[in-house]
Amino acid sequence: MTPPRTLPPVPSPRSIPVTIGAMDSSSTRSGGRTRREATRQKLYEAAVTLIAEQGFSATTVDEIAERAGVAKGTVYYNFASKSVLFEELLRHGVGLLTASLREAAEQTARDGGSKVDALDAMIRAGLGFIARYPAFTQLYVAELWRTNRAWQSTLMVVRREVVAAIEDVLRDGVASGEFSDEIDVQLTAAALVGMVLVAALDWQSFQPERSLDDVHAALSRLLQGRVSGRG
Amino acid sequence: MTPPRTLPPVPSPRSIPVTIGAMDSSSTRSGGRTRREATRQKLYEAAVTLIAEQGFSATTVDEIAERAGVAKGTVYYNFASKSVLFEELLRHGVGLLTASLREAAEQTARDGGSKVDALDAMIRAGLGFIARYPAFTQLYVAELWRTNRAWQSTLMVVRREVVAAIEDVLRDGVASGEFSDEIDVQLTAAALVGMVLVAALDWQSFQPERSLDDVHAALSRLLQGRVSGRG
DNA sequence: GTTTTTGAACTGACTGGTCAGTGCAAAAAC
DNA sequence: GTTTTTGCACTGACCAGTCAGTTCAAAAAC
Repeated sequence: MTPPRTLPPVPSPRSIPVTIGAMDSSSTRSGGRTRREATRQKLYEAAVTLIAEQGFSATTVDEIAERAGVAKGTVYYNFASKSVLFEELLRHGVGLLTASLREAAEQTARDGGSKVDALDAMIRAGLGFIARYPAFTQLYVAELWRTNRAWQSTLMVVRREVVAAIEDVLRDGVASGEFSDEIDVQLTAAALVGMVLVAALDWQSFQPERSLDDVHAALSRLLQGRVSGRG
Repeated sequence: MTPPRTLPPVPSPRSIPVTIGAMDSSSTRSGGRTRREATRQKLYEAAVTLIAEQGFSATTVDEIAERAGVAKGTVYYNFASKSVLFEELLRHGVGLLTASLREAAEQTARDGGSKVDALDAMIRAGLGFIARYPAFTQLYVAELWRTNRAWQSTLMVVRREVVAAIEDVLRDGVASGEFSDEIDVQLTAAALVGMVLVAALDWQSFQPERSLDDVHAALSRLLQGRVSGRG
């Protein structure tokens, strides 16, 4: 098991602003980042690994504060509640993932690659993301199909973002005739997500010594139907 | 969302016996099933849906008892603890899944089908299982990659059972020359599990009106690389 | 340039509530 | 008459969220 890396700070705070205490506190800054931002970052880092390991309910706010090296009160000074901390963490992480996927697809398009190439590039980007932030990925998978939870709507939004990035490429491919028009875009996109997700988590958990290239090659082969047939 | 169906009783209690109060209570039976077994069954059914919805920690023993229509004391008369109830539930469910997968593979072999046919049959069996027991599947996915939990070892055992069933078919296929000997058996098996898992959960959650055949066809197409190319 | 004030950020003890697990006598089931 | 279930009161640990008070760097006052 690799030491779980955590999510990096984000340049522009967050896409969907959430009112927490004073907005736009461009107050005390040093080195371009406010003290608050640094603290929130530490809390994200602590929370993501703890929740990935134990789940949301089993993780206490005291634990998060302790791992972040901060007093409990600070958690509540920075986030309205435990759930809000978690929701912002989700948005933060998924934002990074979708950006990475779309960037991969666009780069391929710029290079004049086919849609299969784009899909392949997105698989690689997905694997890269999971390798960098395994804890976040774990947490995301674990919460994705839960129902009756406070952050249900956040999850839906965030899920659509990821799946839509893949669906767009599939649809373009069908439109251009590169893909069969008999494929089921939504279901295929979900299946691809699952393929990468589970393979990557298996990789990280059980054979972390293998290289990204290696794992990517195995999935490419599966995607392109080069499984049957002579070696 | 379909009303979540629950796991059926199992003929032979459990593969790995766990000491809970009196062992081997073949005592009072009627119609081949003891009263205790019926109660345990009700508790499994209540627990599986609640834990799938809310997670293990967020689900209280009082809730489980209430939904099962049973007194709290009865839970502890039948299971040593909340975790033990959960672990037995896991073993119970995964036992059914692996049996179903292996049965599908064997049936194909008996009919003289190829290894691709066997894989295809297993995908169908997997989809069928998930459609029947969506709550169990949710719960399984949510817990599978967690670390530092009491039932960690149970999960590992149970994971291997499922993946091994698929790996066996892949290995046989490579040995007989039907599959390329360049495929990565372990990683491909994980990817297949992920493909079916995520596609099926997407199906159940967002387009439950579709038929199993329909979903199966979409995944078959993906598996056999019939995605690119003309319709 | 020294003193005073301000306020954002942080602290940690405390509170009110929740929940796993216990104990047990009486009832029901078999 | 033995096994299983019930109902319910109880305990002790744990935990989300609160709040009165502290810190300190920068701004204001002089």
